[in-house]
Amino acid sequence: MRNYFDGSHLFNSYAELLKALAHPVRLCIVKGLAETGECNVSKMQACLEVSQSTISQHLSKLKSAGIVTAERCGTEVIYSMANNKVSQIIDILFNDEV
Amino acid sequence: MRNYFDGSHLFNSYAELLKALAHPVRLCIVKGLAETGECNVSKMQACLEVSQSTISQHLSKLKSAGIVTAERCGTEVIYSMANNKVSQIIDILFNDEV
DNA sequence: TCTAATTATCGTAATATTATAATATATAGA
DNA sequence: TCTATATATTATAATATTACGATAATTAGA
Repeated sequence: MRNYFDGSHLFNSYAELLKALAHPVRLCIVKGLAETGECNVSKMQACLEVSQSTISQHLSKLKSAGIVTAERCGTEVIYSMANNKVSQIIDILFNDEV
Repeated sequence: MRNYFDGSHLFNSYAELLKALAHPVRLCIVKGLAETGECNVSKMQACLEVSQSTISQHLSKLKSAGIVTAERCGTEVIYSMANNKVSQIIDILFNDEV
């Protein structure tokens, strides 16, 4: 985006948040984290049929957006949810009847 | 996206929905519709400092995603919200304290 | 029918996103 | 230290998104 008058910083900020969430692989990762609490990268790979590099890059994007946090534990890195609004959005998308 | 194994069609579907919402101009339009109920294009233009063409293209994207509906009224076209999950997401983003 | 007002579409250039392959980094254990 | 395991980074090519200007389409009213 080049020429948008951002009178309200919130629109840009939330658009960034939604954009980070708006990919099937990332949505799957985030939904998994919302349900299980936390997960390392290897386990995610087992569920998602994408390469290690691709998953790592998606995780990087989620972390930059403040949606997840990472904690190293030995050779593994454990990711968990870090954004309450996103948790609520996941809930609306996947756990609502409406 | 080229090579993603979409075991669950839902991730693709919701990712599309979020992607349609994930732009500051579209987010602003949708928030406005969620608040006021409906709006024509001219009024939107008065609030958003982007060209008529650009707004029209954003509206087209929102309509394709099933987020809004359009109804012609004379020379004007009136848009309104058409997706309850998106209404809830807007509410979480803008009207929640958490 | 002619014109003005409103909205949509098309073509295009700039920019952003995506997946992949190759490589790098970090940690644990022999 | 050497090696295996786990994860991150980099470079790159393909594709998608974005905004703009020009133009088209639709409708109402003179």
